[in-house]
Amino acid sequence: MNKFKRYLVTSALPYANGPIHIGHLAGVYVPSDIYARYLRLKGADVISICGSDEHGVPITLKARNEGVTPQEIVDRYHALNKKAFEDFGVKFDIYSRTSNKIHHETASGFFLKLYEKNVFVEKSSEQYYDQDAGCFLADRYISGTCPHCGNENAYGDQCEKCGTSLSPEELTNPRSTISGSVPVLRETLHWYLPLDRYEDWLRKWILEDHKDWKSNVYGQCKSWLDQGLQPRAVSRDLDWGVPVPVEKAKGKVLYVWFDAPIGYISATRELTPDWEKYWKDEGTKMVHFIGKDNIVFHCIIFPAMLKAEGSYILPENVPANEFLNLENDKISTSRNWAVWLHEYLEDFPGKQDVLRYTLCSNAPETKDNDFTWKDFQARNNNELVAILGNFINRTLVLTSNYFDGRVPERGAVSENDKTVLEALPRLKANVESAIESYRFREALKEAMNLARLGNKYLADEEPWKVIKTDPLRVKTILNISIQITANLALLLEPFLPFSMEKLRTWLNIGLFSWDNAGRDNLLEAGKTINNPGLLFEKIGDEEIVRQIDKLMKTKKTNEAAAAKLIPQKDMVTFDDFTKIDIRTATVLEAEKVPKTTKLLKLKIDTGLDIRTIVSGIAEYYEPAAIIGKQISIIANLEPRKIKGIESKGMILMAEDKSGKLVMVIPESGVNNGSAIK
RNA sequence: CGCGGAGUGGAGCAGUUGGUAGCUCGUUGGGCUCAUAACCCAAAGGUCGUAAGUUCGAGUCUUGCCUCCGCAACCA
Repeated sequence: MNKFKRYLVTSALPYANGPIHIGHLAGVYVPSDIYARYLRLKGADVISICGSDEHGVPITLKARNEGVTPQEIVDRYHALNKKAFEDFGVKFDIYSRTSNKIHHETASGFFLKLYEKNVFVEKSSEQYYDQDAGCFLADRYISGTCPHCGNENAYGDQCEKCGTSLSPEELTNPRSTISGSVPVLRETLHWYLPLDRYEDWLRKWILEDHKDWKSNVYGQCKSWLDQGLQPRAVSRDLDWGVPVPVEKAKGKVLYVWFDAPIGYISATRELTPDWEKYWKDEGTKMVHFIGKDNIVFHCIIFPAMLKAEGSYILPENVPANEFLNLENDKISTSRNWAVWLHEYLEDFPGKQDVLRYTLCSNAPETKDNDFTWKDFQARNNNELVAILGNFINRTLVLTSNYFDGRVPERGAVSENDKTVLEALPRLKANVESAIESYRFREALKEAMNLARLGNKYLADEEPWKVIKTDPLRVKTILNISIQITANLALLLEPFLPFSMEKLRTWLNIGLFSWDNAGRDNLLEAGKTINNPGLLFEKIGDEEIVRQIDKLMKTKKTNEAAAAKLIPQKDMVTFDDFTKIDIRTATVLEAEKVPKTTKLLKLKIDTGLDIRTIVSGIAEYYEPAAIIGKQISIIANLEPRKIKGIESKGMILMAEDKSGKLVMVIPESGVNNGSAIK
């Protein structure tokens, strides 16, 4: 029935320049943990692999900013994240790191093998070098003037203003964003993985053989393949990373995207001497859990690497999730807009399962989703407490009250009893098939349906009434309720491991293997069950308010930081100044430019003439509200066509602390065309 | 016209090969009292982003348009 003998589950290696947040969890680690726990329960041969991704430029920059070594940075976050995962119950068989010796060996060995097979293309090129910082510059660390639109802050790979993609050499006045100095071109040698040579193979492997992949994953791959693949450099000029293991590559390291996925292999080697059985035997099912930003690396580049090497198996599936937002705003490490796992664990001790539940039932499986504290509270209070916890509590309390905590015998079963008992294997099958097709939200819902069924069963049978007339019948009712509870303990184990462990101690049972789920005799009559406590507790408004306040504070801090001033520009002569014609004018007409979000077309009276100016202020000003206003303009700015409209001049604006643009206007009425000096 | 994903009752989601629009939460009314004011029942609430087309019949297929998100500053 299943052709796979064992499973290799990988979870994207979190980048060790910050703590883990709920976005990481919902996208990758909660699903992968559920999957791995489910497989372990089935008794499958499974290993779950993860670790810190510790190389790459951003970590060196963070180290530079803080005045410490890169190693200190990664040590800090590796320790923090490893512990947070453990405390949260995300159970990896190994949580390794790419700065390990074994990883360096594995990654260079992998490179060498490809090198010896002549897979790489060697190419020397000129790249910008920052003499002050003493390093070559990645495209995105170079800024300069865009040759197309004149934007002075275009990046080396693209101009954000006009959208053209660029290469660093095209920029005029290039600057290093690291030191601010002017970079120079230097010759450098690099190795390229010729992805183009694997295009046909990838096309077949993904587009024909893996039509079962999630639509977001499949679509993204198709898009890449249709655009045609380009060779990609696998080496970088950097001193932090895995050294390129060939003679003429002194001072070069493997590019982080090349070395990071090899981290899965290194971690497996570190875990077990039997690692090859997981990586090289066709009987292994490999599944990569990642976020959508990682699709191309795990579906195209890494498979191409493995294929080129030749002895490795390929992933069977890559169930990438979309992104989770937080309170209607994009989660961002740099803006501190996140719920950090290590802080959650401190703020909500013992409530790991509540977060696991919320993140799973609201997981961004098909599209981006939003996490709100209010929803978190509602899921806890209305679902975990009211449905699941309550049903279990009812059952255990009734058993304790009527039968002294012993599982009563089941007598003759009624029609209704039969229907309920038959639901057990059905729900088990539903949960199972949902998990196996990576629909964890649905799987959790199906498992919860068992608790819903339980509540309905109790309400239908009313044992608290029947006890007065027919105590024997109550024995059957509670026996069945207890079997439901025992099934819940098993079905929910992959999702809520902490609570289910607690429940098992109350029921006085060990951990059954998954295949026992669906049975209606998990607990034998006569068995003693313990006095129950509460499985979940309500979360009050004040706790939620505290969390929301915390986020509001972050927002304020960010606004303050955004108000940071840019340094004074270079001196200009008085002559230069007098060249700029700044004057006052009055807005006569204003209308939105169609099909744009930001642009307003204004007709203004400059005193000299009536002219048109297009300005990017539509997000801040209603057209009607600014008619008649007196404003300041630069009158002699070179005219430019914006969206097909010729704009003659520019309106002077300043920014407030939220980043909103406000007009610079005369304090009291002045003549139109009066020069500002 | 860059490429991809998504737009379904107040919120979050299902809707498999086209055939009477479902689920969870919330809301309203009723019931119950074993249970953490929890549980059960019932009801209200959707012209499935929009316009057109194919069809006996479209949320489901085709095309145009609109909106949101990502690919492209760190980041799942």
